[in-house]
Amino acid sequence: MKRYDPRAIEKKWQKEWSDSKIYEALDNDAKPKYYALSFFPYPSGIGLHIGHTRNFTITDVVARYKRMQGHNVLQPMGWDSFGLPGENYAIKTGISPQITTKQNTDNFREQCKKLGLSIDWSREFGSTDSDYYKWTQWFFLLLLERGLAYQQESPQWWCDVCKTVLANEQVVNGCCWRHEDTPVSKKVLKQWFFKITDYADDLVAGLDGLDWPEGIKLMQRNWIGKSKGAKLSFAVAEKDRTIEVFTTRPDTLFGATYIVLAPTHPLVAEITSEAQKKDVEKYVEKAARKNEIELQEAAAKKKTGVFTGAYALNPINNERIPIWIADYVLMGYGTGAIMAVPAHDERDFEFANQYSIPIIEVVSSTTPHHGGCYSGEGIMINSGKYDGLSSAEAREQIVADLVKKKIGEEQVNYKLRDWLISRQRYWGAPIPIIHCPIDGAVAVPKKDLPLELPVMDDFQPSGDGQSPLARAKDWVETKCPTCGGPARRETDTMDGFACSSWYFLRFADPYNTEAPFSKEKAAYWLPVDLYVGGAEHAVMHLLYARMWTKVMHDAGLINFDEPFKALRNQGMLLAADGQKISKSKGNDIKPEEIIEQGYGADALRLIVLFLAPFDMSTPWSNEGLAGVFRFLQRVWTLTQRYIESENNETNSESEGALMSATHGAIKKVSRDLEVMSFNTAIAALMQFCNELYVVEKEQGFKDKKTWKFALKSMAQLLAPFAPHIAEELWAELAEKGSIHIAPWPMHNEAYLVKHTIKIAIQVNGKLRGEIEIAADSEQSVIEEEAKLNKNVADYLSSDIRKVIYVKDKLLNFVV
RNA sequence: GGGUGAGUGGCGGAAUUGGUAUACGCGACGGACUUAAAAUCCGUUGCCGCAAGGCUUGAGGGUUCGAGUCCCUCCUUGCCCACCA
Repeated sequence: MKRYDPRAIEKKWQKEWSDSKIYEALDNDAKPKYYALSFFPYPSGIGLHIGHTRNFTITDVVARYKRMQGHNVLQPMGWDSFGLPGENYAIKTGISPQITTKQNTDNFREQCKKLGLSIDWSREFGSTDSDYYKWTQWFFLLLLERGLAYQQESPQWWCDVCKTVLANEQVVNGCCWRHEDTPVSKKVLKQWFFKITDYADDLVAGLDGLDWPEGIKLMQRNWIGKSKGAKLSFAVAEKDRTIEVFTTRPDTLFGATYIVLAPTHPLVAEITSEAQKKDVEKYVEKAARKNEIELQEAAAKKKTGVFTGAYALNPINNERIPIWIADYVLMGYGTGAIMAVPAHDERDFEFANQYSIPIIEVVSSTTPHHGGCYSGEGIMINSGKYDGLSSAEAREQIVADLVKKKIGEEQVNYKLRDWLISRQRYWGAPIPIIHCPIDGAVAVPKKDLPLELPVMDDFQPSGDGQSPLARAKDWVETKCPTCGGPARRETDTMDGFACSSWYFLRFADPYNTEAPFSKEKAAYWLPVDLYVGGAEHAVMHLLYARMWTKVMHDAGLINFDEPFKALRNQGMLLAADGQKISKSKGNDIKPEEIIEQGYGADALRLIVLFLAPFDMSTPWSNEGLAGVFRFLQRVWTLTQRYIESENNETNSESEGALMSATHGAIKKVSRDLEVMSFNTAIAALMQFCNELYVVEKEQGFKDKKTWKFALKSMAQLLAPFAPHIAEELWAELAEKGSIHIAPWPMHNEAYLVKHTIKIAIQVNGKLRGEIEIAADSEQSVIEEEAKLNKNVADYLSSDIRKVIYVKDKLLNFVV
């Protein structure tokens, strides 16, 4: 008998699938399309990790199931290959990112192939291919044309030792990642931004129709942070200046007892009195030196601030109120200034107590609250003519009155900031802009795209805040497309999130040289039907990709405005000890090693799905791996024994058991696949296998025809999960063609009808017995039968008040 | 501090959505095969009890004929965000 040897069969079928191109998707197929996609992986030097395995396997199982159900399935793969790790590696080793990227993607591709994924490899590309980033640059120009790209000065983290800007993740505990005792500072640089804030409303509204986890939708809503309120003007006393504040609670205006400006607010210097000047300057300087971490910590500690010596006039009653500065107000949110209402805002309350500022209550509540500050709704008091109104009514009237006097307006505010895409880095798509002393920032003509990244041999930072590209003299020095005069290229490159904001569209038409994609092919394949990946990209990537999609829609390039119909996040796979997997702890699980050890890809795929529901975090288990391998081996052995058994076509008693086990499994596995309940689907297959062993033990392989149907079905149901063994068994059972394009089996309810059923007997809801009785028996018959049960009868001493019967399930006597 | 999941055997986890709690796998124990071991196969395995039987889904309360599932209070824990005016 042949032994189950995954090493031999997996290699064989992977080659066969590749040769026969069965996973290559046709762009013009009458079958309904299904586009299944995993998150764009970054091809790191370490290779595929277990998280990728879980991610890709989930997508693949659905893709395979849909394909067998008769869909035209597209499951592509590509590489998000620009980025910091490649550049950092180049800085350390001098090996160019072009070389390491090639090695890493080759490695990733080989490792993916070893997992037996049903990917259409003919569509593969990397974001670092100039055929691809040509169109990323093209989209930059599209955004520029549509007024959605602009330049602005913006502070960046800076390391004085490296003489370079740092990304957020290179700032560790407020210091440089390479110089752990060098505090980072901020350096102001001119940067490119995409105006994602123009789409803030659309991005909120679009979430409603999406089949995404509610948690992710909520995170996006919070990130965009839409809040309705009012912008109010406070005149500065004795100065011809006004301070604009944003508030969501204009109803509490009578309770505003001071104003707070962010330390970096532009009016600070101007309004500060001579007497306070020294203190204010000291505070501003100290605040500027605080890095983000300290600011976060400050939230937990005492609030600090300083009085400017200036006063503002409350627009509603002309009260003079002091103007303070404090770092609990951020320049980046709203107008960088607030009206402080200590009676009804916790932070203001804390601050007012700290500095003995008056507190005026203006909203009374009937519900008791502790701590002295109430931020809920209530009835207005101490508010002049608004007294007695509800806070909601007062909110509207006060704003309406101030609008009339032109010192206020209704305003929607967003937490969302525009998207900074400039990176002072080498390893990214160059921004297609030429700076001309006469014409300013001029777009590179579209016919000149791609603007290729020049090959360099030194990737050290320049030391002046510019990208290493600034040293590529021949590349930088160019002519202005408008006036023809000497000009310099933009040396910043684009954020990697730009590359991953449209790649899902390129898979629809990866070889197009005339356009990023054809409208027809995009219309056929998109939107993505199922998008699977980790929750760590919940906000940024998904928000950026949605914004680009909306821009493309507005530009008439596509006929939909949401890219991902359904989104699913896989849970984290933890180490066997329940800890997070990390290289430094040495508790990582290497997928390739598991395959090579002899367990094979099929067992690996099964265990990552079987451990827990796909969206749950769960620890890895080597014993579990051995368990699923044992299961595959049992299926294999049983099929081999069937093949080698004597030919016996006669009907036997085994038929009924085989048929009900088979149809039951088809029903259960199909239903579980519909809702992505992979762990229970695999459990059902194991149970099916166990049932077949029982039949074999009792009857042998009598009735080979029915046995063949059972084993064939087993292979088919197994196919999405363990594609190699399924294909091999299919061939061994002399079935023609690939199992992966054979139609998915259908169950027949007739085989699942039971002649006798077991009914639970309860007394007062407690289980007291069980009876077996002919199906469809009358309730009265069941009742009589139940009363004969001795244990039940013991509990039925008193009068039966009520009987509840759940058909075919249970009978409950209430006494 | 805010948001959001999750607490079920020795372990990972099931439970048709209010109807027989603990499917499936692991581990453990017993048996068969073997000179022996591994592998394989066959049993047993929530807890207490010799048994009949009783008890059991983080804790406590409630609704219901009936609650792992619904409601209230609390405890533990994972993840995400964090002075958002």
